[in-house]
Amino acid sequence: MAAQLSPSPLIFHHEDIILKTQNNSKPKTNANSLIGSLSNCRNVKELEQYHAQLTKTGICKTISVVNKMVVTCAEIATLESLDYARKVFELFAKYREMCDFLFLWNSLIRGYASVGLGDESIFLYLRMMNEGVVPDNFTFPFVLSGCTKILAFREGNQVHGCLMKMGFNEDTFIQNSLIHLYSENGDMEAAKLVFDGMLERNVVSWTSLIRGYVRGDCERKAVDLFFEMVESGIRPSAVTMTCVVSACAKLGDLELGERVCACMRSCGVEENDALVNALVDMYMKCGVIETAKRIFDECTDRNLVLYNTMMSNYVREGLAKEALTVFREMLMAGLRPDYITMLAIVSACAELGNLVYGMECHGYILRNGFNGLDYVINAVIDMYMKCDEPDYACYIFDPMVNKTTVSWNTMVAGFIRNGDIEPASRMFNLMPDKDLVSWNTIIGALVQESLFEEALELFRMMQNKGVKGDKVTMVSVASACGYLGALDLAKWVHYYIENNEITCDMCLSTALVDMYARCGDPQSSMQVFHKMREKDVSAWTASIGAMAMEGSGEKAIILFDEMIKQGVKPDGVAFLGVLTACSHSGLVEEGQRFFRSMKDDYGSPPKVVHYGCMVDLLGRAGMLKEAHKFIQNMPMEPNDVVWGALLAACRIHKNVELATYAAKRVTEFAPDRTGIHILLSNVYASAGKWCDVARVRMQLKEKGWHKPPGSSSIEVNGTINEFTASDESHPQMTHIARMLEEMCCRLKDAGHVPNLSHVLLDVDEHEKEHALNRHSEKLAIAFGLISTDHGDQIRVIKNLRMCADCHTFAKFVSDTYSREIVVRDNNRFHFFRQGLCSCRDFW
DNA sequence: GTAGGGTTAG
Repeated sequence: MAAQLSPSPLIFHHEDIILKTQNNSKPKTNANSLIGSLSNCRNVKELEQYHAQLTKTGICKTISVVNKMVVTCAEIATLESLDYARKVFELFAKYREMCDFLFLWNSLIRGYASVGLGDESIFLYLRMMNEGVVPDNFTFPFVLSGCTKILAFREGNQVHGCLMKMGFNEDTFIQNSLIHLYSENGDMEAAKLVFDGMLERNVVSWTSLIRGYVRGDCERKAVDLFFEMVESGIRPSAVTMTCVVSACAKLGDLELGERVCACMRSCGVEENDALVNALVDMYMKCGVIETAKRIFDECTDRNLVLYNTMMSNYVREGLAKEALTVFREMLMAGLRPDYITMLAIVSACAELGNLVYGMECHGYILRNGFNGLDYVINAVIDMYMKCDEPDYACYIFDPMVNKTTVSWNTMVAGFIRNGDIEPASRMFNLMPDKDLVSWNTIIGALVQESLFEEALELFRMMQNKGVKGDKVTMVSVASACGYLGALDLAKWVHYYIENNEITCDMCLSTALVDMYARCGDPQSSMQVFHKMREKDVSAWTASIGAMAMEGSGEKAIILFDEMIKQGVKPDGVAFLGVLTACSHSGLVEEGQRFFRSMKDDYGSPPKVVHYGCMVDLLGRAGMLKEAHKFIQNMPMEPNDVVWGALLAACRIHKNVELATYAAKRVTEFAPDRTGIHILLSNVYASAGKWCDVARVRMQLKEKGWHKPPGSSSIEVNGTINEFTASDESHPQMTHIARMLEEMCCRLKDAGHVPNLSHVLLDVDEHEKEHALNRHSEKLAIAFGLISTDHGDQIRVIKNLRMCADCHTFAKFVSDTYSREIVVRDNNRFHFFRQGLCSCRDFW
């Protein structure tokens, strides 16, 4: 609404007007030029000065002056000037027959629309109709623009109806305004309908439609339309370019952006502030920071928006320090930060964990009244959370009356980041409206905490509430699926993504590659990988990991070399993948080559995890002495993982002495690692040193530790059946036991001899054999044989390493029963086919 | 006359 009219020196008395009109005196030439100068005024103050001069000439109150005053005020279009114009207008309303009154109505409606006071535009339009003033073809674009600005689409529709009745529906300007109206309302069908029905289209018609598609996230369509427009011979304006360039920014498609820019240059479009800003934004969002920076630096008169663009993008890119540098430059240039500046700078502080600077920003926000804007205050909450001050965050959040979903999400995400899952899930349950981000946050957190089944449960709950997942959701879901090794579910996830048109970006594709690999389906994994349009180092690493898990060291190496050939620089994680692959396949020399290449060719010296991997590689291959020496020559302190790798190798190669030493070292670094003691007791047990086994077990018992039970699970018809050793609880246990007995007989006939050395009980042979036959993976395989069809794979997930006997057992089963068996243990897969295993008995 | 730039949480 128009603000209260302030007292003004310009007072018109209607007596004067009547007097002057009656006199009908011709203004003098110099007075005419003064009236003309009125339209050059830039603000109310200048208007008043001219008016003072006009007063001296004695013609200040003629109709032409009044007309000029109102129109100029409307054109200046500030709240102040509009107040002024309105006041003059209302005074004149009583004498409307004496001047071109429609012109004044139009000017005011236009003025209000241009400052965003759309409700005033609509109000004046309605009043004018009410008073019987007939609108013309100028009135409608103005009032429609007013409707669009305040998103008054219902009113806009009514105006559309009215102008149709009055026969204005073939006016290009009016149709342009209608396209804009429908575009802003997201109704592209209606916008397109108007566009298609136009007899004449100008650059604004095209631009409005293009802009609509950009707003509606149909950026490609927008760019296609742009090229179509140029093709049809219409020259783009700076406004058109601003829209198209921002479409390219949203897509992050540099190649397309460059094509658009080339087209812009060949059309000779003159740049303006908004266009330069859009260009800087595009280069930033396409990751070409140098180019953006160059344009920014070359720009001589940078405005606030341009500074904000640079700062926001720097923060988004994780370059908080650079954002602060630009901020200082901006202050030096004498510009006053607005709330968007503060959003960027508060986020920068959050990123840097700079509490002091962050609090200073908070102060500035309070002093300038930006704290009423939920955008800003949410960013402040986020900043306090990221600066590890949850109490400050709560202090703002708790009394907030305008908590939005984003406020809640910020709090939940903050707690999760700080590792406080309990308050996070409490807040999640408390929040009144959960949106996609809320669900993604909590599901992601559960996956991070390895609570995979809980994560999937929440995903189901989310769907039941009618919230559709997006690519972020699916990354978490795929990851959960992979860790659970649930292949049927994994296939469903892939299907869900394709059927719901979820854009499979690099991140999600990589998650799928990893998911299939962990579910023991390397073919599907590689299929997804090969379909990827672009592959970054993470994508390559996932595929290398897939081959490592499959046990195809050679294929992993081929992939690694191919990655380098394609110019993708391997990072520490990629090297870890290829070293693991070498280790799993016993490719000692190749592993050593990669290890050396890290420092020599890529300048990234191996970290302690890589050393651990090398110890594993040497140790598995039976080179225990070399592995030990390798540890002794490490440039950094070996940790529990490194010694643990040696210990594991000692178990495989039954070196009790070195195992004892390694276990001692491990305990020094990680006194709480239960697994190590169990590993050690396994070494003693396999060497028949039962006294030592008992001693270690006793120590564990005294400290209240217990061995995690070995467990195997198998998914049948979407249900996950879990077995632990000697577990009798399964409803079909009698069948399973009978099946196991039959299997043992048939395998014995086929030549299988139970390997009792891995039974860790100091009991007689018969009992040992019974215990051995009740290992969880055997139960799962037996259950798989009776509950799946003959041609089906039997897929078992085990939480620990497979024991040697179960491994041989599975090989025999695959041959005797002609079944493929896939077992995933704690770090790799075994594919059993026709009596052989993919690991070639090396694991 | 009608069209345009920078915006928090996963």
